[in-house]
Amino acid sequence: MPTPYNLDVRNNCTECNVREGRTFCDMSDETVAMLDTIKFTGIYPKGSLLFVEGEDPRGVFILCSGRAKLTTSSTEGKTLIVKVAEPGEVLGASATILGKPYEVSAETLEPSQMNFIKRDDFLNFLNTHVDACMHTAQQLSTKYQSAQREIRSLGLSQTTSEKLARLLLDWSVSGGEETARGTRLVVLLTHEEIAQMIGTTRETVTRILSDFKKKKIIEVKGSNIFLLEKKSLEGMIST
Amino acid sequence: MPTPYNLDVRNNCTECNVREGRTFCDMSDETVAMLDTIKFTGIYPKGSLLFVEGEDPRGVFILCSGRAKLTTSSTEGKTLIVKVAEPGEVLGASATILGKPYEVSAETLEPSQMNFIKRDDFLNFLNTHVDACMHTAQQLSTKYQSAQREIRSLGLSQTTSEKLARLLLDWSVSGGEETARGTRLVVLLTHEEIAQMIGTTRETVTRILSDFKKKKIIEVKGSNIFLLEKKSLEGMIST
DNA sequence: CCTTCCCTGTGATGTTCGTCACGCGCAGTC
DNA sequence: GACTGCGCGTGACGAACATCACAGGGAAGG
Repeated sequence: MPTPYNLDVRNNCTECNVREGRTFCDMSDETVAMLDTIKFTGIYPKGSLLFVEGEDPRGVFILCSGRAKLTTSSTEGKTLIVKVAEPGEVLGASATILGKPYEVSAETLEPSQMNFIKRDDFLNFLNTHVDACMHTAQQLSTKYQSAQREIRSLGLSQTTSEKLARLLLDWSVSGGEETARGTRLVVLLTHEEIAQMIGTTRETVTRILSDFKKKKIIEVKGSNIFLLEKKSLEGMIST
Repeated sequence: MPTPYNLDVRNNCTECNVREGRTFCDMSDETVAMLDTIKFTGIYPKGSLLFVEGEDPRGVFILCSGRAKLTTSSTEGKTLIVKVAEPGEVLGASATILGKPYEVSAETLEPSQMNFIKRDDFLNFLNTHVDACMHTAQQLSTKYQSAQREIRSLGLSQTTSEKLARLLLDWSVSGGEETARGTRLVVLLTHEEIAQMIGTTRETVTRILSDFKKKKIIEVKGSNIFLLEKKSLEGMIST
């Protein structure tokens, strides 16, 4: 059956077969059954704004498939991409739990399936199902650790090259594919967006990437980046 | 009764009267009773290392009184102070929950009382007491939000003056005292440590503070800083 | 096929800030 | 009192990077 955006839609968490290994979703049958009664499944096109920084929390979004970027912006219009969320992540949990405004904005980068849970339902769910609460705590822990990594990268890097090298290596760990040419990364972000991930400008990203290419550290083919000399990249970062 | 370091020691959580308002500690009587059976109370002098970045998690520390700095360091010896923890905070929770290495180091800035809970006990505690689990989730949410603020400050600030202005305003919110002269801050950190909080050097901090003094925005008296012109500081930051 | 728009590449220029260097003042300590 | 260590203040210099400006290329769409 054809579905919008060619997504493999799962309307039912109980019957969902990709739950295993996903921190949040991998819970007991009874808890999943409860989850099914309070969640609203939706398909969102690319570029959908799920929530905006500063908004009062309506609830959480569970990313079933697709990807979403979490951003924070200054009044001057400068934007920082805090993280690119992958399937299995719960978005907006901290704000929802605390009842404080969302601390970031979330926007889909691809057509994505999300489960939305209203705030009251979510809090009640956590209070009545210890395993859901534990899994949420794990999700939050992971998010906190990833935020710490970001802080390290922003605060301890001496140069922008170092930040970019760090980013490439991060990507090679999370989504790299080993080939004969070196690790292959599929980068669907523009230089502008990469710049926003490491707190610099578009031009600087272009220049550093050119520099890496000149030094035969990387090779760019369309939206693929091949890491030819991972050692060189590792040598550029401190820890 | 005189106690070491002039600390008001509380050996017993059940009878502790400062629990109210502390996200984690403010829990039901039964849960507190359980907490009392698994926790180890200790007094730590200034400069104690509770845990070190990269170490495997032994368990969590609940900060009863005193303050502790959370830091992360690069191999080059550069250090970044991620946060100064206040009483009521739980330290090391994310690493303990995930079973991954501590992502920061924790060191007391003053003589402090801490409750330590071993990892297994803590996990079991959370799994059997929903309210403890919820409170942990809240703690993690707060930490995540504060990490986000740090990321914003590091990534979106255009200049170092902006970061320093932001830091001063943050302090004025959390621990400022209003006086006729302006908001009074008691700063027990050296310029070096302030530099480590905003990812810059000692000299730059000295220079910017001198600059602020020259512009009559602040006044320094010993370890007190008076914010004379909070408006000017607010004008320097973007959001 | 031509136009438009967005992304990438690159040069010129100026500012900010890190680095090195040194002096000063103020506690402890012997 | 002299010595020592540590935190603060400040000058000089250079490197890294933001900013501005413009040109080329590829994709989409009429």
